Amino acid sequence: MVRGKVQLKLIENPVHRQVTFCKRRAGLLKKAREISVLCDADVGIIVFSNHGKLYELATKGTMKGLIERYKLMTSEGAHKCLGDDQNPPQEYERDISMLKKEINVLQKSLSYMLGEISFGHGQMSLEELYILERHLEIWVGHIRTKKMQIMFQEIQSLKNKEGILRATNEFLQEQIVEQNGCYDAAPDLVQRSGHFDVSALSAANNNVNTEPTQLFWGPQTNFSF
Amino acid sequence: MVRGKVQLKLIENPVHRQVTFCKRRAGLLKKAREISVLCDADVGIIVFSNHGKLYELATKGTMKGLIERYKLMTSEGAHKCLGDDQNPPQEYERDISMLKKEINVLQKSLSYMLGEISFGHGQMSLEELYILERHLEIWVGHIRTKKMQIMFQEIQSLKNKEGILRATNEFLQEQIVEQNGCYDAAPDLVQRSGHFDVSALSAANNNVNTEPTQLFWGPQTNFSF
DNA sequence: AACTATTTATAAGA
DNA sequence: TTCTTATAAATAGTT
Repeated sequence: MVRGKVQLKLIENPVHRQVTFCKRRAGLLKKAREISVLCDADVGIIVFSNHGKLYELATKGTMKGLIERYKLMTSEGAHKCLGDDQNPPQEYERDISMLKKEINVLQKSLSYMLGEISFGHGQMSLEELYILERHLEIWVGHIRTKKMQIMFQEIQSLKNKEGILRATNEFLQEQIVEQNGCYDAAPDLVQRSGHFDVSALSAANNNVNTEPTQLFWGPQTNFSF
Repeated sequence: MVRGKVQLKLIENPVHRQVTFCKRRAGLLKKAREISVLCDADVGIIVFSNHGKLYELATKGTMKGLIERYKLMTSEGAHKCLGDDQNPPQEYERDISMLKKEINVLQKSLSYMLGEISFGHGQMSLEELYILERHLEIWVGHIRTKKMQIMFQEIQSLKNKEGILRATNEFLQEQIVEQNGCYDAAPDLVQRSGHFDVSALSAANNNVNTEPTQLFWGPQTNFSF
């Protein structure tokens, strides 16, 4: 049984140490799998025992992939441009640099919008806030555009219906006239239907949608507005 | 308090998930440090949160060293002992592909937090668009508030600096007057200060940063610039 | 961020 | 090793 707090120092007895290593390693990997499932995190663990034996865990994909991703994320702005100035490298470097910047701003925006409740108070700079604000406004514009489109379509649809009903109505009126020989029986109800200024709506709609969103959110941005 | 066993599945609520991630990540890293000390093991942990943020731990040395060691161990008897340092051919393409994946992850998170409305694929209803628009407008408001706070702090800081510089100026003028018995020798030094009062400025900055700006301009206050 | 009822991990004994 | 068990440690839900 556990007697007293565990001392946070090397276990001298080799047998105890080996047993503890075994148990705690299992516990550690279990915890890693749990956080991965519970929180949709991607966890990689590498353990070398004091004898040099390797134990590993990669909760999603492979350790190799995880290491690639790690290197990508940590090589922040690290440019190893040697004298190897062929045609493609520099363009690729530039693309990668831009994508990384984009990722940085997105990450900052996210953690900011998530309330910064978690840990690091990595504040956004005034400039970054301006950028984020501008893009949120662009999104609002897109959404308004979409709303206008939907409403415009509905109005078109209603107008079509109106036309059909009007024709039907006229036809029925003629039928009635033929049958009764009397015009008074069917007043013109159609005149009372409301009219929307469709062309005006269309103009307002176009007014909103002028910003080049692609500039910032990058090539992957494809919200279907 | 813990009610019942923990369900080993994704935590749906984003806030709960974030908090749990925070706590369990801390626990995981603690366990890793413990096993490293107790059993003289070398542990490396890489964690990517669901929105792509990286957390890492290397109990001895650096993660880079650990990865090197890992690669040595896993490629043992392996076959690609070639100089894999030079990798210009399609490494770049792969990097770019991975970065774009990162951006996709971030955008997914972003759309998720903007009201959990699925606006990546398929049509959104008019109602969903209204909700999303409202969310975006709220965030624009928050961001403007934040901008106000930052600017307010900067103004405070500048005012403090001004006061300090003025005092310094007066003091220096007095010194000069004592030495020379002449007022004309000391023009307005404030214009070119900034050199001889670094510690004072630093102190002023610290003061400003701890000021509770919230007291004056609450989180709902929207000033438009 | 702090608290606590519980669950979970685990040190030592068998 | 593996199982048991007393106890420490972690943590889910709450404030």
